[in-house]
Amino acid sequence: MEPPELSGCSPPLTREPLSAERSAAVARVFKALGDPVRLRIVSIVASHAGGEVCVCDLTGAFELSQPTISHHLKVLKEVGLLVSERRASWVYYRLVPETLADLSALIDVPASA
Amino acid sequence: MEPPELSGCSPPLTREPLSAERSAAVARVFKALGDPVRLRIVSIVASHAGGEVCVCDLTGAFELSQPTISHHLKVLKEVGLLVSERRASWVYYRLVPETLADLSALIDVPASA
DNA sequence: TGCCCTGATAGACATGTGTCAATATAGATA
DNA sequence: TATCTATATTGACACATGTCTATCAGGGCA
Repeated sequence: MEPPELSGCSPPLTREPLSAERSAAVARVFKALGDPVRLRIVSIVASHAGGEVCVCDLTGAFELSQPTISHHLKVLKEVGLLVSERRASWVYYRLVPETLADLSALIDVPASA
Repeated sequence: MEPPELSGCSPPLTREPLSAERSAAVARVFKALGDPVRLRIVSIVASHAGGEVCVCDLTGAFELSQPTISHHLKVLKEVGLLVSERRASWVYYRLVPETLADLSALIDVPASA
């Protein structure tokens, strides 16, 4: 399935209600972040020096099977939070900062709300 | 269940990986936002003039049964995104801006990442 | 070619989740 | 008290999801 089109530059949800369509698109991304393992994967990838992480680094970071990690990576890729690239035998995942930034802006709350 | 303790003022996840515990706490909130109906409810409450919305306003905004809306409101309350107050026969829901702001800060991405 | 190694996919299974109809509860009002 | 309105709770059910084992596919290398 295609990554949802979040298309930044829209008012934060504290300004006006989301349409049903946009809610559905955005909710897909939040849903992907709504699993502890996936959220942690994102944080590992996002904070990693060099900006990318090999799958082999991730499988070692959790007490979960390799297919399970692979499944979570697929989910994160499908919603546009990560992208992957194969180099030789290894696959590297990188953050798509725009996706996270769009979400952040969407739920941002004016200082003294 | 108690609202997860997000305790703001922690580095964004682009700075350092989340611990398993914090991932679990934060993921609960993202999970609550990961449903289109709930996300839309939050946006309606958050953007509503006066800062609060009566349940009766929400049941009219969706083609869903009243118990279903009530269920979603409960989920949003349990993770600390909304609070409710009863006045006479009506129950009013308000946003907890800190919870949303904490999330926003957590996933914020430095400008030219 | 054949063998490893890394990662993805398929299928199974238990648990979680969104929805509804039915019912219960809280408060107002007659 | 009886009754009406507004929400919440319960229980059921179909479907989604996280996990595993087993297997497949891509790419190096002998």
